[in-house]
Amino acid sequence: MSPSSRPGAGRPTMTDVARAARVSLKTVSRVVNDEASVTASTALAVRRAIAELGYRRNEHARALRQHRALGMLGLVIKDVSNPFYSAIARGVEERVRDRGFLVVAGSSDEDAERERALLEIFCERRVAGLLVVPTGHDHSFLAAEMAMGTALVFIDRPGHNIAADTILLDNFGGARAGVQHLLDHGHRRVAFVGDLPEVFTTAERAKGYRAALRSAGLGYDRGLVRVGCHNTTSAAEATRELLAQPDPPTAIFACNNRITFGVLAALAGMGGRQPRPALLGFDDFELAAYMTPPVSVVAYDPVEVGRQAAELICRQLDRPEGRPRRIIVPTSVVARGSGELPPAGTGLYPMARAHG
Amino acid sequence: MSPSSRPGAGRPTMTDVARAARVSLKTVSRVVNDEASVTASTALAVRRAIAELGYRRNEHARALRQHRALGMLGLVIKDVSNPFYSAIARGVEERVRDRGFLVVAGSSDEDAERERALLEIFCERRVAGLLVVPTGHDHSFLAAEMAMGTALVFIDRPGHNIAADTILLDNFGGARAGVQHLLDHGHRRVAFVGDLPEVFTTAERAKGYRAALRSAGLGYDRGLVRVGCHNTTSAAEATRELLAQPDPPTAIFACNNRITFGVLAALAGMGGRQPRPALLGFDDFELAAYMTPPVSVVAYDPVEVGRQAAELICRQLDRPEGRPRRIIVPTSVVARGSGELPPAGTGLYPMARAHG
DNA sequence: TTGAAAGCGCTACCAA
DNA sequence: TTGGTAGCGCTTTCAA
Repeated sequence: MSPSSRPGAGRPTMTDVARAARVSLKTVSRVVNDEASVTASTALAVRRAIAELGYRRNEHARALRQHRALGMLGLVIKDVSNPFYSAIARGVEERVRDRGFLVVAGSSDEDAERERALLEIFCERRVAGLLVVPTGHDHSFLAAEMAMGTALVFIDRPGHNIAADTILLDNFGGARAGVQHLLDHGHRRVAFVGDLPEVFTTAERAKGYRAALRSAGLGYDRGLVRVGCHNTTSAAEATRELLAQPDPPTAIFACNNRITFGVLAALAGMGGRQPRPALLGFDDFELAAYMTPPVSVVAYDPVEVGRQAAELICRQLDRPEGRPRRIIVPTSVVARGSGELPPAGTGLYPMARAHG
Repeated sequence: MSPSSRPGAGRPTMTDVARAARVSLKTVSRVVNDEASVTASTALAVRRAIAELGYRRNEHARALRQHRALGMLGLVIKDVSNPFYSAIARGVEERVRDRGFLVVAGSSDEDAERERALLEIFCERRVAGLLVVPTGHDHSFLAAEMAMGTALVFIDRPGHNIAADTILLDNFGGARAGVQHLLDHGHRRVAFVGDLPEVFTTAERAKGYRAALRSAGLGYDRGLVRVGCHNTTSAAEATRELLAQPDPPTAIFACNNRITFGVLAALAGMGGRQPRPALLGFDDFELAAYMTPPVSVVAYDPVEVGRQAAELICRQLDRPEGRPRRIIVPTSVVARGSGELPPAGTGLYPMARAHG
């Protein structure tokens, strides 16, 4: 008794189906692949056998034989559970669903080693494409993969030492417009609270911040800048420090959603003991409109970022030739209230005032 | 020239490495798999060739030969970008990382057809285990897969027509405790805003709501119940309707995070035109503490839900025998302010009052 | 310590 | 319309 005919041991193969339907292996293959040249009665017998045995085609064997990567995309993001990144994952999934691609996502947690390990694993699994929010500072090891046909797209930050399609936000322009918005509302002491300064987006947004100050003829006051906040807690701490200064800022520009949440935490903790600073955050978030006051932000669509990244991957897969593209996703300032608070600070939020 | 020796065409195989290192295929295999019986010098030569050619083991061929599923888990959730579900994904990823499992996640969007399609695809890819937040009402088609060794765990809702490990929240107890909390603060007219009533969690939470009312000697007032809200917008609409009634509720129990956001939207839209109802939501969310007033919730740890689901999968993979387990994750009421507002309603939130 | 040959489940190619 | 045979890249088994 051959192994594949033992009932219950292992899954049925095409050979098993062939035996059950009393046809050849090749005929089963034809039925499974919907090839035309099979008699209706033969096909029926095969399908019956398939149903009876619970046969399911082995995609690994198939891919192996066809010399193609399995329909799988590897996505490396900072954290699968961070709404910004999971929105990207969603966009990618939507865009490649019709092509039959599955998305394997892994969290790098901003750890270059972990990132590389994930990418290596993805390559061993022969994914068709790699989508990476890069953390490490050398991606040259992916060049060989690309040469062998693996598609590669960097998202949100540029990769290093390798030419590949990249999709970025308009970090500089967005930050400059956001800070300009605060300046337009009369602020002259605008603080910048940011992530680690070596992160690409932080650096770009800091440049935008400085550019806005410069064009308003304002100097750069180091006392108003706090970077290195890698999480909500440290951002809250930085905010408290900023506001405890003798001459505190009247407005705060929060460099990303994590930072914005930290600032909100600090402000919630203060209660109404001092004039509330204006707040403008980079990255929109679902509850922004329902905060008190509603939070103004520099917004863009992260799902669209994912869709476009997937689009780039698909293009590479369809036409491997072509030089690397770079897409810049536009941002816009969404005024909701927190960014329009006046410098004086009445101590009342717009909504609270309505209640009084 | 054999296909595998054409430079640039296809990836190098073990055969290519063997040729380059002037050893046999099998020796390369030994080196790649860290088998002991290889001379140091031979191993060195092989490793050099591997590095030169950029060789990477093909995991598909490997899995095929070894008759094992590839180290991959399929996760079907409602929406990859919903924080609750992406937190589950994160928990799963964390727990199986050490075992070398990758997680492929797909969004069912609460569509039974899509769910089934995803599960079929996962099976064809021979995933080792399936984690499913079930939407459909018949999962008997997975029985054959389970019999062949695929692990299966249902998350958040029970599956149908099949016995499998399941991890659920204490929906009934959580909802009852939450509503009880509102009753304890003097409310007698507590509204229930919920998702589609046929969703398991909605039904269970509604039962908890009714149980709490019953034990307080309160009747069930249909005018205070709004179900069928499948998104934030419809929940906001339902909230507005509830509050526009002649005898409006003084407190609202929101059945899940989507609903809570809808209620918050409706309340934000009202401004301070009428007494603010107390609010208690099922599902915690990151900004809950920074809302005005801070939002009280029935909380639990969704990442832990993912971890435990993954734990169940691992157990099944290790010891296929054993009857289905069921885990109930406990919940707790987190009082932050919105659930402790008095029935009278002063029209001022606690924070706003501090400012006045 | 090393290698040759068979075969995993499937598809490509050629023959009937 | 059907079937046989070879072989994808790897591991297993057995022999040298």
